[in-house]
Formats: sequence, C-alpha cells, structure tokens
Amino acid sequence: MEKRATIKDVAEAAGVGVATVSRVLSGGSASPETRERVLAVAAQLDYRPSALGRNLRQRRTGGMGLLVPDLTDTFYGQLAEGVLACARSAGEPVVLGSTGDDPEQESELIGMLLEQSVDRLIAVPTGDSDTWAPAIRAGMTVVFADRLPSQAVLEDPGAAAVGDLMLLDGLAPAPRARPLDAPSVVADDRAGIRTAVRYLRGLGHKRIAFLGGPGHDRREAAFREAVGAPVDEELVVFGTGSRDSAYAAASGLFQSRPDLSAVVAGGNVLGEAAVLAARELDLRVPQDVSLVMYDDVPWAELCSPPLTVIAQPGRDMGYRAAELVLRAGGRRPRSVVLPTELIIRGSCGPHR
Amino acid sequence: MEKRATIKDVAEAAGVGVATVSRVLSGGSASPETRERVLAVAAQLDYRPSALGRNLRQRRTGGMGLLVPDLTDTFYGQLAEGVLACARSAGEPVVLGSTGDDPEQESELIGMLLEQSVDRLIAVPTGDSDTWAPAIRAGMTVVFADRLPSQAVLEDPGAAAVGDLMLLDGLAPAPRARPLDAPSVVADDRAGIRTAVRYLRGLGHKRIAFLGGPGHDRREAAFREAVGAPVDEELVVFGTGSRDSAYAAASGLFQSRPDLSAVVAGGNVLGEAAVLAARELDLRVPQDVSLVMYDDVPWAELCSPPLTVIAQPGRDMGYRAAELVLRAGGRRPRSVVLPTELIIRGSCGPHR
DNA sequence: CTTCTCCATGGAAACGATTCCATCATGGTT
DNA sequence: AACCATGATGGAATCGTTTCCATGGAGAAG
Repeated sequence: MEKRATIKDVAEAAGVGVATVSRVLSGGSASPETRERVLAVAAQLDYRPSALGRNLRQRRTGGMGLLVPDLTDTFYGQLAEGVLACARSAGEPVVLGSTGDDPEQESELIGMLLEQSVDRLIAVPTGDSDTWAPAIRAGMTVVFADRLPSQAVLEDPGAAAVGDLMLLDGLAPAPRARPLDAPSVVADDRAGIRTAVRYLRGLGHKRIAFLGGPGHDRREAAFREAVGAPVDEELVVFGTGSRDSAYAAASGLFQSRPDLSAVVAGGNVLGEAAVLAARELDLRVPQDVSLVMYDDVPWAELCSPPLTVIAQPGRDMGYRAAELVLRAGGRRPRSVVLPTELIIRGSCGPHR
Repeated sequence: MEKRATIKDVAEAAGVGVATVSRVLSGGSASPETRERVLAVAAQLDYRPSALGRNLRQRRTGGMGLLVPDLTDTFYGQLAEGVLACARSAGEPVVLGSTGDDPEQESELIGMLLEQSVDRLIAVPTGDSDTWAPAIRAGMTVVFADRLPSQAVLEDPGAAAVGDLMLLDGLAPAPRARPLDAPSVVADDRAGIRTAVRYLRGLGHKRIAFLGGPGHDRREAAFREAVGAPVDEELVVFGTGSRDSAYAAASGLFQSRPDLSAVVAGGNVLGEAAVLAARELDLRVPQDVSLVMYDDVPWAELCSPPLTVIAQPGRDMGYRAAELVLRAGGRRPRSVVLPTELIIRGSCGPHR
C-alpha cells in the first residue's frame, strides 16, 4: 500500500513551486517548458490531485447528491441511471440516499449531505416545503425530479389548496404555487393522466378508479380534473409506498367497489399490486377490469396481458436533472416538463 | 444563505479553545461543566462539524463507495437498498457508480473514488483482478458482492482454468483461486443452480440450456457441473448485459435448438428476455419450454405463468456487505455465502 | 538609458477539523 | 514541606489543495 504523491512531491521533483503545479494542472498560465516538465513529472509520479484538499479549500464538495424514495422501484432505478450517466460524463461523484418516502429520513439525509458540504442535490421529494427550506437556505442548489414538494400547510388552508391546483398547470405557475425557489424536471402528469382517462372513456368505461401512492398528488389532481366534476371518492384510494400497502389498497378497492370497470395506477408499484389483487380476486384483465399503469417498465410487457401504460422517460428525467444541477453555475435554470406517452398494449378492453 | 458556524466560532462563544470543543464533541475527556457549556453553545449555534476538515485531517473520506452494473436491474436495486439501509443506520454517506458491466468504466469509477479518498468500497465487479489490483494496492477496503472478479489471465492458461473451477467451491478456496485479498458476500450459486437443474431433471427434462450474462461464470460453471460431463455447448449461451443482447441470445437459442425443453436463466434480465423471446416464437411456457430464472423479483409473480425462480437475498447481500466493509477496522473479515431458495411457481412443467 | 508593463513564478495564507504536546492546577504521597 | 501523578486545557502543527500577493526579469515605450 504505497501512499499517493502530493502536489508538493510533484513540485519538488519538477523543481518548481506548488503554486505553479496547481496552475499548470488547472489550466492557469505557465511557460510552455514549465508546463511540459510539470506534466511529465506528474504523469511519471502518477499524481492525482486529492479531492480532499481541494474541497476544503473551496469549501464545497464536488459532485451531487441524489435522493430517491426506493431503488427497488424500477422507475427510480431508471432515473438514477440517468443521473449517473450525466455525472459520469462530467467526472463527478454522486452521493446516493434512499428516503423510503419518509420525510423524516429525508430530513436526516439532507442533514448528512449538508455535513458533507454537498451543495448540489437532485431529489424526488417526500417532505413538504418545510422539509426543504433548510437545504435551500443553506445555499444548496436543488433540482426536484418526478415530483414537487407539497406546499407546507399555511395559516390559510384555502390558499394552500389553491396553490395545489395551480401546480397542475406546469406551464406558468403563480409565484404562490411554487413555494420553493428550485427548478424541477417532471413529466407532464396532467396530459398523461388525461390521455389515459380519455382512452378508457372511449372504451365505454364509466367507473374509473385511481390507485395512488405517496407523491402522486399531482396525478390524483389530474385524474380528478380529467374525470370531471363529481368524483366518486371511494374510487380514489392511496397506498403508503410499501408493496404490501399498495396491495392492500388495491385489494380493498376491488372488493369495496365491484362495480368499477377500470383502474388507473399512479405508479408501477401500484400497477403491480393491482394485477396481483385482481388475480387473487379472480378478476380477469381486461375482461373484468381494465388497467392503465403509470410508468413503462420492462416487465410491463411480460404481464399477461401486457400492460397498457403511461410511459414517462425516467432515464431522461434523471439526465436532464443532473444537467440542470451541474450547470446551475449561472442563473437559476428553467424547469423542464417532459412528455408522456400512452402505450397501448393489452390490459384495457371495452366496458362489458 | 447564512454560512455555517465553525469549530472556532463555538470555541470563542464558549470561551474555550478549539481543541476542547473537538474533544467534547468526539467524546474525549473534559470537565463536566465545560462539556455542558460547549454542548449548549454548539446546539445554540446549530453547529455541525464539517466533514471536509475532518476528512482532510484524517486523509480519508468517510462512508463507502458502491459499484453496481445497472440500477435498472431489479436485483441490483435490492442490493443497493440493503447497502443504503446499513449506511444510513451508521450515518455514513454512499457514493454510487454504475459500471454498465464495462471494465473500462469500472476502472474510471475506481479512479474517481480514489481521487475522492473513498477508502471503502462495495462492488459487483466486472473487470478481472488486474482491474482491481490498483484499488487494493491503494489501501482500499473492498468487499465484493454477488460476484468475484474473474482471475486475470496468467502465464499459464491451464492454471487459471483450475483456479476458476476451484472458485466454485465457495468454502475453502485455495490461495490461488482467490486472487484478490478481499472478502466477499455472494449467494450460494452452486447450490442454487444444482437444485434448479435437479428439479428440471426430475420433471423429465434432458436438454436443458443455460442463458447467462456478464458475471455469470460461476453460475455457468455450476450449471456444467450439475448437468454432468458432456455439456452440449450449443445449449450454453451468453448475452452481453443489455436487454437487447439478452433477447438476441435467448431468441437465437430457441431458434437454433428447437429440441431444448428447459432453460435456466442466469439473472432476471435474462429471464425477462427468455419469456419475451419464447412468446415471440410462439413457444408456450411451460408446455413447450420450462423456465427457471435466477433472482426473485416482484414481477416474477406477475408473469403468466408466474416464474419459478432461484431466489437470492439481494437486500441482505447488500446489508451484509456494508456491514463487512464498515467494520473492517479490525482484521480482514471472513467472506459470506448466503443461501438460495428454489421457489416453485408455474413456469416449469413435465417434459412433453 | 530609464521607466513602465507584463508575465512567470514561488512563498505563504487560508480552508476546518483533529491531535500532539506543553502548561498549569490540583490533590495525594513521602 | 517538597514532590509527583493526574487531568483539564489551549496553542500550534498538520492534512493537500487553491489563490493572493510580492518578486524578479524581460521586453516595450519613452
């Protein structure tokens, strides 16, 4: 275990000062021959500058943090791959955390990142703006992906509700509606859900249910909007994030409302639960119940029938978010809304 | 954006020296009243020690690195969740990298981690011992998970082959067979594959194929061993890691050898490909071809028929690996072999 | 020839923590 | 009463880098 050469070693071996070595290595000015000599010596000594010294000096860790709810969820796996791809091409490290959709864990992880002086963060948020205020206040550049933090409860509950609704319109949200001063990369949930609901309507379905999980409030709201005025509240149910809870929610939904004929699942874990619950209750897909699932995942095609999905570009989402957070050097970047696509496979049929 | 308090601020505010503050905070000796005062001031100033200063002083970054081939592969998602769970309970950061099963990218990522002075690493290796020698030489504590690096080619090819075979026996490998001085956490591939092959044999299958991917050499060898002496070489095929290549391999296998009656897929991506390819070629599972897949993933149950799998505990694997790498403070920890379990669902039938 | 400018260069400070070591006070032992 | 052991404490060094600033030499402009 040999110890690494430091900049001082290089300086001595090259017969120059450390300042010169630093300059040469970071593209400062130096005479051609000096530059060449330093470079040669550095290569020969296999010198690699230590990120430790640099980080301390510039009082910030390079790279970025990444917070996702659950890596077992294929969609977040895709998103993470996108982030990693971008980070790799920039040569930057990525510090990963998994929140389990628990605001408290999220808070702790934010604290940990702060301690590490990681000042750039991509997050699929779980907590509300109160959870995120400390990070932003500390000067972190935060880019939200896939979701936005829900607005913290304000003195006037009415105002918060209005804010939530306006959030739906991803285009030009009122200042009130975007409580946190952070850009985001999200899919066009509203269009995605609307397309799915219209598709189901076109097949003759009247009683369409929404099966959601944590962070699916925008999708829920889009669902309500697409369905129109009086939404049957029993047809909107939520799981808490675990597969068990998703299954319970799906199963409960099917049992309490045998009259429903179609389900929109707000995410792939929910979709999985819906398929399982339907099978357990001897409901055939799509004869007895039609299913549209948010997220296109490789196994959607493996189901029988293959699942009709609302595809959102998970990998792109991660890549774009990483790009935003990296080039945040300039001004606050614009937020990005990515398109969704309804991929029709075999899990939806005409209303019997 | 207020800037954080430093140890110096705390020291001044408490009227003590920085050394005392440091001692109090890291559990050194101090008089009760001093300790109390420092603690109070620190809390009041919301002081959090900067990892930057500490890391530089101790010439090492806390936490650990994690290198996996592909986070889109559910199994590695599970493994990563295990690592993160352990890291979180230890309050340690995790630096993530995805190698795409490419030794070159792996090398680059190792270099990046070295630069960051990350000296603990959990890896699902892709490259051979030559790729890994630098990391170990630099003093990194490396724990391999799920696989071991293949032995680099030596002067005597015969010797390398012997080494590979001996690796199979996870119990007491000869020094020659474990080229790298690093502990590992792997599943008992040999037993898992053997059980699956016996099960298929019991159903009357004679022509059993193995469909593998990168890093499945131990599983391949176990397959050869379980099948017995003369293995039909056309029945052992490999994809390169991408889903496309896995599909191509599966499809090619089915087309070139219509006489095969059962397939063992070496991983969930391969299993997925096999299902897809079979469907495309109008081969019914399990009537026309039986399938056993390595890895139990949530969607295995969703397939029709639900897939019979060799389950390995991905989450545990990650957790144990993280434990090993964290408490490597003492001596080099022993390697761990985790049990596998054949979960019989519906993708295997009697040989027609 | 003088003076001014410009550039390459190296010394030293700074970043924020840990830790070695010297100092000092206290209390017990001879 | 002199001495020693013990424990709390603070100053200063250290980690490896970047960056500020002073220096010195060379060439240009006067």
